[in-house]
Amino acid sequence: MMESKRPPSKFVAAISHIREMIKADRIGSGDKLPSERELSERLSIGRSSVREALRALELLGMIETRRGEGTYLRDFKDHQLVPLIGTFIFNDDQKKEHVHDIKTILEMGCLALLAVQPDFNQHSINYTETAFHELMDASGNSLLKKMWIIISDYAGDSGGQADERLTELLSGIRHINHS
Amino acid sequence: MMESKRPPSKFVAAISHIREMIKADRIGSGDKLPSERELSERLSIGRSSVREALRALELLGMIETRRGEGTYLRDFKDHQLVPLIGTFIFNDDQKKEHVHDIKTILEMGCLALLAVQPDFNQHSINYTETAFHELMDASGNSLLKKMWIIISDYAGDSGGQADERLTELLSGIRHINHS
DNA sequence: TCATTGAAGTGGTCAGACCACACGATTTAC
DNA sequence: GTAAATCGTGTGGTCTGACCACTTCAATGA
Repeated sequence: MMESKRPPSKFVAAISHIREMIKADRIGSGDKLPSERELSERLSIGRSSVREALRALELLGMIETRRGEGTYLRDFKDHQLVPLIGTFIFNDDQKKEHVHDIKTILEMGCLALLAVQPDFNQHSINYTETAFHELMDASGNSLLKKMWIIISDYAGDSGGQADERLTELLSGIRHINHS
Repeated sequence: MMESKRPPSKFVAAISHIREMIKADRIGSGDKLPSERELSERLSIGRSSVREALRALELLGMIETRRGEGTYLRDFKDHQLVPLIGTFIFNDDQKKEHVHDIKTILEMGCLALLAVQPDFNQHSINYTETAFHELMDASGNSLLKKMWIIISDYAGDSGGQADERLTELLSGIRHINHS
């Protein structure tokens, strides 16, 4: 028979338990969670397992730990994951040009989004680094902006200057005929 | 006063160290990482701290641990980000739209990168989901592909069909005159 | 009244001890 | 000779107890 179920590790179970506890006990943003030692008791698992779970939740930005004080529930917003995922993706051998190209692509995408808006007015646009901050807002895609900001960070751009790579890609994309 | 650096916790440092080690030692997908005990020695930190780091990386899907065997580096495409995010995030319609637009933007960027390549041949291109897997490779930007994979997973692909949003944005971008 | 002290609680870290499991070499049985 | 059972070693999984550094707050003292 298809034997399968391997009991999930304690620390994975602990993550679930802790989250259930948060919900059940009506713990809100900024509130304090039980101490690690107390969690250890209540969940009947070792403190080390509790810690592995808490560290993971901390990395995700769900909780905040303050030495000497305790563990607190954060106001968790999904966009906090964007930088995290960023470090995950950017980790390896990424070449600088790749990062820069991605940034340019996002800017190009931003322009495309603007261009398909009903009230689009090309003349009100310029293409400096600072201008794109507003353009990203105008695009209406908050995720796009977050990604762009993160990418810009990694690209370590000097700012200010308009990017010639953007010009290049924009002219390149014109050769694409998608019918 | 410039109050500042509190040394990051050992486990956060361990995450960085481990990732550096992976890069330095040329550990590839499927390869085995040093054992927890060895990592503990090499990094001069306790095994529990090593474990907290490894658990976090495991949660993200970067590594895979097999009891009795060891810890292995996962292939990037097996990342756990989507299910992970899914358990933490509420997805409204607007967010889905944003994600989908990002995906389309990345595809458009891919096309732009291809278009500026010397040997570009538009006729060899089609625009299905599967085709973009190869197009992403052809673009030469591995980072772009990674992002696209994640976003595609998250967007929950419709599959083989070409996307009309891509057509829309492509036609939109033509209205941009960047001189 | 106000500063000092110190106890208690908390997260941060470590070391050691088991356990369960997987693998491979050795030994054993056929 | 070959196949099966055995056992040693290494691994991750977990628990415990012990410190440390830090924060808070009540008790203490000037």
